Amino acid sequence: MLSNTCKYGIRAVIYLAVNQIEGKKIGIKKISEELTLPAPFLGKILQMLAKKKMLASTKGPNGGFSLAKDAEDITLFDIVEAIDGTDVFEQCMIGLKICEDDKSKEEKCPFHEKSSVVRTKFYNAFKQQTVKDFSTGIKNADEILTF
Amino acid sequence: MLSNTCKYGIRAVIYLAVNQIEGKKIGIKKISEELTLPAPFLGKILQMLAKKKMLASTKGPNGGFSLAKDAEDITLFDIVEAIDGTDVFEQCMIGLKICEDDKSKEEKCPFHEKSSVVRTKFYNAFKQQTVKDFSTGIKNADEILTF
DNA sequence: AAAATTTCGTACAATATTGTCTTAAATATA
DNA sequence: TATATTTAAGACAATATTGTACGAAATTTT
Repeated sequence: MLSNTCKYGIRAVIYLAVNQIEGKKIGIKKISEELTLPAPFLGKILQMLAKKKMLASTKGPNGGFSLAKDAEDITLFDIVEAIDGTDVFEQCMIGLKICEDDKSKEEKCPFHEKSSVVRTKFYNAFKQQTVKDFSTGIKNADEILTF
Repeated sequence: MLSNTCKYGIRAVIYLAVNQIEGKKIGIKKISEELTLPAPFLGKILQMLAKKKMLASTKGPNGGFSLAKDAEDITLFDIVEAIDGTDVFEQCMIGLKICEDDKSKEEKCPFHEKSSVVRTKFYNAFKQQTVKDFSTGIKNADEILTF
Protein backbone atom coordinates (compact mmCIF):
# COMPACT_ATOMS: atom_id res chain seq x y z
CA MET A 1 0.00 0.00 0.00
CA LEU A 2 2.41 2.67 1.23
CA SER A 3 6.16 2.12 1.16
CA ASN A 4 8.01 1.61 4.44
CA THR A 5 9.82 4.84 3.73
CA CYS A 6 6.50 6.62 3.67
CA LYS A 7 5.24 4.98 6.84
CA TYR A 8 8.45 5.99 8.61
CA GLY A 9 7.94 9.54 7.39
CA ILE A 10 4.40 9.63 8.69
CA ARG A 11 5.45 8.36 12.10
CA ALA A 12 8.28 10.88 12.30
CA VAL A 13 6.09 13.84 11.37
CA ILE A 14 3.51 12.78 13.94
CA TYR A 15 6.29 12.46 16.48
CA LEU A 16 7.42 16.00 15.75
CA ALA A 17 3.86 17.27 16.09
CA VAL A 18 3.32 15.49 19.38
CA ASN A 19 6.61 16.53 20.92
CA GLN A 20 7.15 19.96 19.49
CA ILE A 21 8.04 22.83 21.77
CA GLU A 22 7.79 26.34 20.36
CA GLY A 23 11.12 27.44 18.94
CA LYS A 24 12.90 24.12 19.55
CA LYS A 25 14.21 21.52 17.15
CA ILE A 26 14.44 17.77 17.68
CA GLY A 27 17.48 15.83 16.45
CA ILE A 28 17.41 12.75 14.22
CA LYS A 29 19.09 10.72 16.90
CA LYS A 30 16.35 11.37 19.43
CA ILE A 31 13.58 10.70 16.93
CA SER A 32 15.13 7.51 15.60
CA GLU A 33 15.64 6.14 19.09
CA GLU A 34 12.07 6.83 20.10
CA LEU A 35 10.67 5.32 16.93
CA THR A 36 13.27 2.53 16.78
CA LEU A 37 14.19 3.07 13.18
CA PRO A 38 17.61 3.64 11.58
CA ALA A 39 18.86 7.19 12.12
CA PRO A 40 20.66 7.69 8.77
CA PHE A 41 17.67 6.46 6.84
CA LEU A 42 15.33 8.64 8.81
CA GLY A 43 17.64 11.55 8.07
CA LYS A 44 17.14 11.06 4.37
CA ILE A 45 13.39 10.96 4.70
CA LEU A 46 13.25 14.10 6.80
CA GLN A 47 15.55 15.84 4.32
CA MET A 48 13.02 15.12 1.60
CA LEU A 49 10.27 16.63 3.69
CA ALA A 50 12.43 19.64 4.52
CA LYS A 51 13.02 20.23 0.81
CA LYS A 52 9.28 20.26 0.29
CA LYS A 53 8.97 22.88 3.05
CA MET A 54 6.94 20.65 5.29
CA LEU A 55 9.72 20.57 7.87
CA ALA A 56 12.35 23.11 8.87
CA SER A 57 15.87 22.02 9.77
CA THR A 58 18.90 23.67 11.30
CA LYS A 59 22.40 22.28 11.59
CA GLY A 60 24.73 22.48 14.54
CA PRO A 61 24.24 22.01 18.28
CA ASN A 62 20.61 22.10 19.32
CA GLY A 63 19.83 21.71 15.67
CA GLY A 64 17.32 19.25 14.28
CA PHE A 65 13.92 19.23 12.68
CA SER A 66 10.61 20.91 13.41
CA LEU A 67 7.33 21.31 11.61
CA ALA A 68 7.48 24.19 9.15
CA LYS A 69 3.77 24.85 9.49
CA ASP A 70 0.90 24.22 11.88
CA ALA A 71 0.16 20.57 12.55
CA GLU A 72 -3.42 21.15 11.47
CA ASP A 73 -2.18 22.25 8.05
CA ILE A 74 -0.29 19.04 7.35
CA THR A 75 -2.39 16.11 6.16
CA LEU A 76 -1.45 12.47 5.73
CA PHE A 77 -1.97 13.06 2.02
CA ASP A 78 0.71 15.76 2.04
CA ILE A 79 3.24 13.34 3.51
CA VAL A 80 2.38 10.53 1.11
CA GLU A 81 2.53 12.91 -1.83
CA ALA A 82 5.98 14.09 -0.75
CA ILE A 83 7.44 10.62 -0.31
CA ASP A 84 5.61 8.02 -2.42
CA GLY A 85 3.83 10.36 -4.82
CA THR A 86 0.14 10.26 -5.66
CA ASP A 87 0.01 7.14 -7.85
CA VAL A 88 -1.64 5.14 -5.10
CA PHE A 89 -4.59 7.54 -5.15
CA GLU A 90 -4.87 7.68 -8.91
CA GLN A 91 -3.75 4.55 -10.74
CA CYS A 92 -5.93 1.63 -11.77
CA MET A 93 -5.71 -0.77 -8.86
CA ILE A 94 -5.22 -3.81 -10.99
CA GLY A 95 -2.87 -2.19 -13.52
CA LEU A 96 -4.96 -2.21 -16.67
CA LYS A 97 -3.87 0.09 -19.47
CA ILE A 98 -7.44 0.64 -20.57
CA CYS A 99 -8.16 2.59 -17.38
CA GLU A 100 -5.82 5.47 -18.15
CA ASP A 101 -7.12 8.92 -17.31
CA ASP A 102 -7.88 10.11 -20.83
CA LYS A 103 -10.26 7.28 -21.59
CA SER A 104 -14.01 7.78 -21.45
CA LYS A 105 -15.98 6.00 -18.79
CA GLU A 106 -17.32 3.42 -21.23
CA GLU A 107 -13.89 2.38 -22.31
CA LYS A 108 -12.69 1.57 -18.83
CA CYS A 109 -12.67 -1.86 -17.24
CA PRO A 110 -15.71 -3.36 -15.48
CA PHE A 111 -14.03 -2.91 -12.12
CA HIS A 112 -13.13 0.71 -12.67
CA GLU A 113 -16.27 2.42 -11.42
CA LYS A 114 -16.40 0.48 -8.19
CA SER A 115 -12.71 0.80 -7.47
CA SER A 116 -12.77 4.52 -8.22
CA VAL A 117 -15.43 5.04 -5.57
CA VAL A 118 -13.29 3.25 -3.02
CA ARG A 119 -10.15 5.04 -4.06
CA THR A 120 -11.86 8.40 -3.72
CA LYS A 121 -12.87 7.55 -0.15
CA PHE A 122 -9.35 6.43 0.50
CA TYR A 123 -8.06 9.72 -0.88
CA ASN A 124 -10.51 11.74 1.20
CA ALA A 125 -9.52 9.94 4.37
CA PHE A 126 -5.87 10.85 3.85
CA LYS A 127 -6.72 14.36 2.73
CA GLN A 128 -8.88 15.05 5.78
CA GLN A 129 -6.65 13.54 8.44
CA THR A 130 -4.24 16.15 9.75
CA VAL A 131 -1.18 15.56 11.82
CA LYS A 132 -2.83 17.49 14.62
CA ASP A 133 -5.57 14.86 14.82
CA PHE A 134 -2.94 12.48 16.09
CA SER A 135 -1.60 14.70 18.82
CA THR A 136 -5.01 15.65 20.18
CA GLY A 137 -6.95 12.46 19.52
CA ILE A 138 -5.36 10.24 22.13
CA LYS A 139 -4.51 10.31 25.82
CA ASN A 140 -0.89 9.26 25.67
CA ALA A 141 0.19 10.46 22.27
CA ASP A 142 3.61 8.85 22.30
CA GLU A 143 2.00 5.45 22.63
CA ILE A 144 0.83 5.74 19.06
CA LEU A 145 4.30 5.59 17.71
CA THR A 146 6.35 3.24 19.82
CA PHE A 147 7.27 -0.20 18.64
CA MET B 1 -0.88 -1.05 -3.61
CA LEU B 2 -0.69 -4.45 -5.29
CA SER B 3 2.64 -5.86 -6.45
CA ASN B 4 3.37 -6.06 -10.16
CA THR B 5 3.44 -9.81 -9.79
CA CYS B 6 -0.11 -9.70 -8.53
CA LYS B 7 -1.30 -7.37 -11.27
CA TYR B 8 0.22 -9.68 -13.87
CA GLY B 9 -1.55 -12.60 -12.26
CA ILE B 10 -4.87 -10.81 -12.36
CA ARG B 11 -4.47 -9.94 -16.02
CA ALA B 12 -3.50 -13.50 -16.88
CA VAL B 13 -6.44 -15.04 -15.06
CA ILE B 14 -8.81 -12.62 -16.77
CA TYR B 15 -7.19 -13.52 -20.08
CA LEU B 16 -7.81 -17.19 -19.42
CA ALA B 17 -11.44 -16.50 -18.52
CA VAL B 18 -12.01 -14.41 -21.62
CA ASN B 19 -10.36 -16.81 -24.03
CA GLN B 20 -11.17 -20.17 -22.55
CA ILE B 21 -12.60 -22.87 -24.76
CA GLU B 22 -14.12 -25.91 -23.06
CA GLY B 23 -11.51 -28.63 -22.63
CA LYS B 24 -8.62 -26.60 -24.05
CA LYS B 25 -5.51 -25.21 -22.42
CA ILE B 26 -3.63 -22.05 -23.32
CA GLY B 27 0.17 -21.98 -23.28
CA ILE B 28 2.35 -19.51 -21.41
CA LYS B 29 3.89 -18.35 -24.65
CA LYS B 30 0.55 -17.33 -26.12
CA ILE B 31 -0.57 -15.57 -22.94
CA SER B 32 2.68 -13.72 -22.45
CA GLU B 33 2.67 -12.50 -26.04
CA GLU B 34 -0.87 -11.22 -25.81
CA LEU B 35 -0.27 -9.50 -22.48
CA THR B 36 3.28 -8.39 -23.40
CA LEU B 37 4.88 -9.65 -20.24
CA PRO B 38 7.86 -11.98 -19.75
CA ALA B 39 6.94 -15.61 -20.35
CA PRO B 40 9.20 -17.23 -17.71
CA PHE B 41 8.01 -14.84 -15.04
CA LEU B 42 4.41 -15.39 -16.00
CA GLY B 43 5.08 -19.11 -15.77
CA LYS B 44 6.08 -18.75 -12.16
CA ILE B 45 3.00 -16.78 -11.30
CA LEU B 46 0.66 -19.25 -12.97
CA GLN B 47 2.43 -22.10 -11.21
CA MET B 48 1.60 -20.44 -7.90
CA LEU B 49 -2.04 -20.20 -8.87
CA ALA B 50 -2.04 -23.80 -10.09
CA LYS B 51 -0.70 -24.94 -6.71
CA LYS B 52 -3.58 -23.15 -5.05
CA LYS B 53 -5.98 -25.02 -7.34
CA MET B 54 -7.24 -21.87 -9.01
CA LEU B 55 -5.76 -22.98 -12.32
CA ALA B 56 -5.21 -26.38 -13.87
CA SER B 57 -2.12 -27.13 -15.93
CA THR B 58 -0.96 -29.90 -18.20
CA LYS B 59 2.47 -30.40 -19.71
CA GLY B 60 3.33 -31.48 -23.19
CA PRO B 61 2.00 -30.55 -26.62
CA ASN B 62 -1.35 -28.73 -26.47
CA GLY B 63 -0.62 -28.29 -22.79
CA GLY B 64 -0.97 -25.06 -20.90
CA PHE B 65 -3.20 -23.47 -18.31
CA SER B 66 -6.93 -23.22 -17.81
CA LEU B 67 -9.24 -22.09 -15.02
CA ALA B 68 -9.77 -24.87 -12.51
CA LYS B 69 -13.21 -23.54 -11.61
CA ASP B 70 -15.97 -21.36 -13.02
CA ALA B 71 -14.96 -17.80 -13.74
CA GLU B 72 -17.79 -16.60 -11.54
CA ASP B 73 -16.28 -18.46 -8.61
CA ILE B 74 -12.93 -16.69 -8.81
CA THR B 75 -12.80 -13.22 -7.27
CA LEU B 76 -10.09 -10.59 -7.48
CA PHE B 77 -9.64 -11.16 -3.77
CA ASP B 78 -8.83 -14.82 -4.39
CA ILE B 79 -6.03 -13.87 -6.77
CA VAL B 80 -4.58 -11.22 -4.48
CA GLU B 81 -4.74 -13.60 -1.55
CA ALA B 82 -2.87 -16.26 -3.53
CA ILE B 83 -0.09 -13.94 -4.70
CA ASP B 84 0.38 -10.97 -2.37
CA GLY B 85 -1.47 -12.30 0.65
CA THR B 86 -4.13 -10.44 2.59
CA ASP B 87 -2.02 -7.86 4.43
CA VAL B 88 -3.20 -5.09 2.17
CA PHE B 89 -6.76 -5.69 3.35
CA GLU B 90 -5.88 -5.99 7.02
CA GLN B 91 -2.85 -4.02 8.13
CA CYS B 92 -2.85 -0.49 9.53
CA MET B 93 -2.40 1.70 6.50
CA ILE B 94 0.20 3.90 8.12
CA GLY B 95 2.07 1.12 9.89
CA LEU B 96 1.37 1.89 13.54
CA LYS B 97 1.98 -0.87 16.05
CA ILE B 98 -0.83 0.34 18.24
CA CYS B 99 -3.38 -0.71 15.64
CA GLU B 100 -2.69 -4.42 15.91
CA ASP B 101 -5.72 -6.66 15.84
CA ASP B 102 -5.87 -7.59 19.50
CA LYS B 103 -6.14 -4.02 20.73
CA SER B 104 -9.46 -2.58 21.79
CA LYS B 105 -11.00 0.16 19.71
CA GLU B 106 -10.04 2.86 22.21
CA GLU B 107 -6.40 1.93 22.07
CA LYS B 108 -6.09 2.33 18.34
CA CYS B 109 -4.86 5.40 16.51
CA PRO B 110 -7.12 8.36 15.68
CA PHE B 111 -7.03 7.42 12.01
CA HIS B 112 -7.95 3.81 12.55
CA GLU B 113 -11.72 4.02 12.51
CA LYS B 114 -11.86 6.04 9.32
CA SER B 115 -9.25 3.98 7.51
CA SER B 116 -10.94 0.73 8.56
CA VAL B 117 -14.17 1.84 6.95
CA VAL B 118 -12.34 2.54 3.71
CA ARG B 119 -10.38 -0.66 3.86
CA THR B 120 -13.54 -2.68 4.36
CA LYS B 121 -15.04 -1.14 1.23
CA PHE B 122 -11.84 -1.88 -0.57
CA TYR B 123 -12.00 -5.47 0.61
CA ASN B 124 -15.63 -5.83 -0.43
CA ALA B 125 -14.92 -4.49 -3.90
CA PHE B 126 -12.26 -7.16 -4.46
CA LYS B 127 -14.36 -9.86 -2.84
CA GLN B 128 -17.39 -9.11 -4.99
CA GLN B 129 -15.66 -8.69 -8.33
CA THR B 130 -15.44 -12.04 -10.09
CA VAL B 131 -13.31 -12.87 -13.06
CA LYS B 132 -16.49 -13.46 -15.02
CA ASP B 133 -17.46 -9.82 -14.58
CA PHE B 134 -14.54 -8.96 -16.82
CA SER B 135 -15.41 -11.32 -19.63
CA THR B 136 -19.08 -10.33 -19.76
CA GLY B 137 -18.87 -6.68 -18.82
CA ILE B 138 -17.27 -5.32 -21.94
CA LYS B 139 -17.76 -5.49 -25.70
CA ASN B 140 -14.26 -6.41 -26.79
CA ALA B 141 -12.90 -8.26 -23.81
CA ASP B 142 -9.35 -8.55 -25.06
CA GLU B 143 -9.09 -4.79 -25.15
CA ILE B 144 -9.06 -4.78 -21.38
CA LEU B 145 -5.76 -6.52 -21.25
CA THR B 146 -3.61 -5.32 -24.11
CA PHE B 147 -0.75 -2.91 -23.57
C1' DA C 1 39.12 31.25 16.51
C1' DA C 2 38.76 26.45 17.65
C1' DA C 3 36.11 22.59 18.90
C1' DA C 4 31.89 20.19 19.22
C1' DT C 5 27.46 19.12 17.43
C1' DT C 6 24.27 18.01 14.04
C1' DT C 7 22.16 18.24 9.41
C1' DC C 8 23.23 17.75 4.23
C1' DG C 9 24.65 15.34 0.30
C1' DT C 10 26.59 11.79 -1.97
C1' DA C 11 28.32 7.34 -2.56
C1' DC C 12 28.17 2.76 -1.11
C1' DA C 13 25.95 -1.80 0.62
C1' DA C 14 22.28 -5.08 1.76
C1' DT C 15 17.86 -6.91 0.87
C1' DA C 16 13.59 -7.69 -1.62
C1' DT C 17 11.34 -7.81 -5.80
C1' DT C 18 11.26 -8.72 -10.43
C1' DG C 19 12.93 -11.09 -14.34
C1' DT C 20 15.90 -14.91 -16.90
C1' DC C 21 17.91 -19.29 -17.90
C1' DT C 22 18.50 -24.14 -17.77
C1' DT C 23 17.37 -28.73 -16.87
C1' DA C 24 13.96 -32.10 -15.72
C1' DA C 25 9.40 -34.12 -16.08
C1' DA C 26 5.15 -35.01 -18.46
C1' DT C 27 2.33 -35.58 -22.49
C1' DA C 28 1.21 -36.07 -27.39
C1' DT C 29 2.34 -37.41 -31.93
C1' DA C 30 4.77 -39.90 -35.32
C1' DT D 1 9.96 -46.01 -28.84
C1' DA D 2 11.78 -41.64 -30.25
C1' DT D 3 10.96 -36.92 -30.83
C1' DA D 4 8.82 -32.61 -30.15
C1' DT D 5 6.31 -29.69 -27.14
C1' DT D 6 5.29 -27.51 -23.01
C1' DT D 7 4.94 -26.92 -17.89
C1' DA D 8 7.72 -27.49 -13.29
C1' DA D 9 11.37 -26.30 -10.46
C1' DG D 10 15.18 -24.21 -8.95
C1' DA D 11 19.34 -21.56 -9.70
C1' DC D 12 20.92 -17.36 -11.37
C1' DA D 13 20.79 -12.15 -12.67
C1' DA D 14 19.05 -7.41 -12.84
C1' DT D 15 16.62 -3.78 -10.73
C1' DA D 16 14.32 -1.26 -7.07
C1' DT D 17 13.89 -0.45 -2.40
C1' DT D 18 15.78 0.00 1.92
C1' DG D 19 19.57 0.92 4.85
C1' DT D 20 24.71 2.61 5.99
C1' DA D 21 28.93 5.41 5.97
C1' DC D 22 31.41 9.35 5.58
C1' DG D 23 33.02 13.88 4.48
C1' DA D 24 31.30 18.67 4.02
C1' DA D 25 28.72 22.56 5.67
C1' DA D 26 26.41 25.15 9.18
C1' DT D 27 25.68 26.58 13.84
C1' DT D 28 26.61 26.88 18.83
C1' DT D 29 29.63 26.84 22.70
C1' DT D 30 34.00 27.54 24.71
